[in-house]
Amino acid sequence: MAEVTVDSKSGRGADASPRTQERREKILDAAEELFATSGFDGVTLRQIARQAGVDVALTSYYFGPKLQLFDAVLRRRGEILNKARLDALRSAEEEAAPNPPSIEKVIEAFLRPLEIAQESEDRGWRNYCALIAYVNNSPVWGKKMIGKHFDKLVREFTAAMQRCFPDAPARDIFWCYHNLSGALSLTFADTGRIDILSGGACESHDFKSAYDRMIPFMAAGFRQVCIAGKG
Amino acid sequence: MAEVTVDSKSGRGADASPRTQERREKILDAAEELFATSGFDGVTLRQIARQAGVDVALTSYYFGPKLQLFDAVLRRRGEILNKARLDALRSAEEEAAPNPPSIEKVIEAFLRPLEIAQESEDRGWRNYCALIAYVNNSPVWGKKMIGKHFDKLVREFTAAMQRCFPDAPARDIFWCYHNLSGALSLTFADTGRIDILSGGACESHDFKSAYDRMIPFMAAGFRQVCIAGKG
DNA sequence: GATTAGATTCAACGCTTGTTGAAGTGTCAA
DNA sequence: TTGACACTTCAACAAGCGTTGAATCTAATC
Repeated sequence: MAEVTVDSKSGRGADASPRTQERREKILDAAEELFATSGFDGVTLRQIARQAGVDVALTSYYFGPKLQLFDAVLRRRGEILNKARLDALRSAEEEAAPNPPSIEKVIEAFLRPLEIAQESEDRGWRNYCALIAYVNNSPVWGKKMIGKHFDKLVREFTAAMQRCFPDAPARDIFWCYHNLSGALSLTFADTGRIDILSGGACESHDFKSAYDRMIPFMAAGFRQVCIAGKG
Repeated sequence: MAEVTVDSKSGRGADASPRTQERREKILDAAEELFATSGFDGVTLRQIARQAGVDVALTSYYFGPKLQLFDAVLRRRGEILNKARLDALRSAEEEAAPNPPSIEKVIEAFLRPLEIAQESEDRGWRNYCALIAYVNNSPVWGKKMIGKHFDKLVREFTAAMQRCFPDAPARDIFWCYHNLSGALSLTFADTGRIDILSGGACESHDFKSAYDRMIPFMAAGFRQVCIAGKG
């Protein structure tokens, strides 16, 4: 598979008239939603163009090959989100200085910016998160794309987690982060399965309820493994 | 999308000569691996047939349309796995009777049969689990296929978890199960990302290490949320 | 008002897709 | 040996794919 090295402002029409930029965004919105639903290979450029209300050829004209459009979708909100999460982490650390913040605060910095985005009126954030969930669990896309867009941020967070438990082996920190990441990813997916399993007691798009429980849940898990040891 | 109502023994060649049955299995093996890597739409029947060493037309002859082949792949090992997990749960419950087993024992019954399968010499189980991970986080496949093949088993386990915490609201039980399910799913995916993030300290196919930590981690999370309450 | 560059449309390209019907091959029963 | 039947191959189908080059339109500059 080809490398993707372009940035989100690449391709034509990136700094053109408002009308053009609006169409670019419409294409990204449509691609975001459709990719989230059906994955990279389950969507055609013609579907995306139809939903965006533009000609097929325009998708290639703006973004180049399909893979670069996919990359542009991931990057658009990824940059915003990573910045918000990093700011939240910095705030938590400043507040607790010179001590490290509690693991709850670190996890909260990881999750709450998502809640704000997902609960907003803009449906796009939910589509984006669902796409991340899909891609994250794919061997090919997960390794290639998620790493590219998120590794830098994740390293900041795992380093902060290590500072919460300075005596814990790195192995334990990373497996604990892995648990957090997996649970979060399934929440993103918003599959509606918990609604069915729980007979309506839970709703998969009720992100606040999910995160309210996820924070103490994961914090307790971290402490169990990173302080008491895995046995 | 069309309904799939056939069972795994449907289609032609299901109870024919050993040579024919062997070819059926080869097709399922190839489909399993390729679907796990690239998803339903990212794989063509011609790729599957080539990897299985058979003619394309045979895939349709044996299994019918592509979607039914996909279903047959999910069902083949799903039935075996569900039985092993249910047996493990029953054993844990009998051992603890008349009390409910500890939450650790319930989680262990949920996880250990997977470890045995994944650590076996048969690569097929790892492919199958990676496929489940991929499908589980897809809005369309997750709802349709995972529910069909796993809901019955999951209801047994969530009921057992509820018996561990009889005073906890069902909402809390299901959100905790959700966390377990998500973390497990990411482990299945075996993306190799934890290897990179941890600089080699962890290996994503080291399922035993993952489960050894996941059990105490998740048990502590359950207790925090289901006893202490989400605050 | 002419010129020019970018935005947009249209039509087509070569190629691949899932599926199928007809033809061919093997195998066991009568 | 013949017949029947399931298995296997082959070739083809219509439909759709991503992408592109030429033509057309739009709008700002000279």
